[in-house]
Amino acid sequence: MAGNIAETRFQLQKDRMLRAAAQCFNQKGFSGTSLKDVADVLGLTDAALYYYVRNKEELVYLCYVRAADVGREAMEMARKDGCDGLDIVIHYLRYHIELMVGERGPVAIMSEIPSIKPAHRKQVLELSRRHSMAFEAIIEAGIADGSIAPCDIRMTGNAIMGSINWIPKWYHGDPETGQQLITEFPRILAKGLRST
Amino acid sequence: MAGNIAETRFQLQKDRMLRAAAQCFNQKGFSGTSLKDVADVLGLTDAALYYYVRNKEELVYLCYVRAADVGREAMEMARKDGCDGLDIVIHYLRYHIELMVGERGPVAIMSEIPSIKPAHRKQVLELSRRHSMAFEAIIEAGIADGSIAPCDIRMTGNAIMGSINWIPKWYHGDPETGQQLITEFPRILAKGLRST
DNA sequence: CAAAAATTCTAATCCAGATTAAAATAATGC
DNA sequence: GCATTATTTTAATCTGGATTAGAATTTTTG
Repeated sequence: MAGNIAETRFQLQKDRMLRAAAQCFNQKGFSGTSLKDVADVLGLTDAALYYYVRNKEELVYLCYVRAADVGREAMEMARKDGCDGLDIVIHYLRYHIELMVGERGPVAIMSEIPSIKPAHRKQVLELSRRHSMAFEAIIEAGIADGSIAPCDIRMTGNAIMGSINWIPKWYHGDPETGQQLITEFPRILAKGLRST
Repeated sequence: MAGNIAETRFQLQKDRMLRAAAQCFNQKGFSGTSLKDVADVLGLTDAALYYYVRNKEELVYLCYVRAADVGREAMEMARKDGCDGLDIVIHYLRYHIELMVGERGPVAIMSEIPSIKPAHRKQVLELSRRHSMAFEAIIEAGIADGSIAPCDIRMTGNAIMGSINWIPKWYHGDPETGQQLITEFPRILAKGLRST
């Protein structure tokens, strides 16, 4: 079937595009990046992007869905690997950062959620909300099993997710820094949680 | 002198404008907010804003300078009040959050630095760099005086500043949440630093 | 290789929203 | 109250970059 190969090729190119877009958005801001900027990274013409997305709004929307996917995947992996609550948090942080820094990156910062259209916004916010809740549930479990010290769960979740979400703002691909991120961030953030 | 009163009035109105702009930018994103949006908050016409700033670029630039000022002020106050390194960090966090949440807020997230013009960008980045360095110096001092456990200073600084910088993304003025922020955030973030 | 499908390009259009000019209104000082 | 200055508005322009239509090219299939 032509469809099969074509779809693979299409999907691969589309994913390349989303990563290029994420890179541009993170570095130049949303308004600061034209479709031409994204196209230039790919060696294409701006008009060519319309073969993959309906418009710029959809491009951002897909970047955000992709960012949410990465977070969710990291959390799922962590849930399998970790033993107690704190351990799951540490694994999650490590996986999430590894994905962002590695092959799956760059991941878009969700800076422009309000400027995507209502239906899309609702969907992205829902993904985001679920992720926050899942994270808070892990913290709660950690408190219950004694690995995490009692704390304000919501604020703690916000503090940690803030650190993570801000990474793409200052990390721009330097491998050495990437390595430090992977080893240090989970350690630093987990230390604030530990019960003993 | 007319100039004196006029300048006061002018400055007050200009500051109101910058806070309105920060609010819009944080909530609707930079590209998502038109000058009309900002003007609406103030009960003015979009064209009236040009009496205070040359253009939209300058508006963002001034918002960022203002955000940097708030951070710097908080740090200066903390330096006076704190005794050891950890104590200064805790005070700094508290002051900075208090200012953001209170009368001085809202403070703009620096999401669009790359889209301001080179001279302005250079200046804002310099302010931002200095602030980071000052913060890292405090951490270093804290390690030296034994109040903070040895750690990767740069990554630790990035982690904490990320949490702080992300706050305007999810905090939109609810007083109760604001109070939790002030009491919990410094506690949570400092716990990860403490030596004992 | 030829036909069909997929992908990209060229060359316009199109438009929201920034910007400007000049007039209107409000505040201030004498 | 009148003249001057400060502030805001109305009513246009102006423009960069998104979007579109259709042609050209490349890839796939049989």
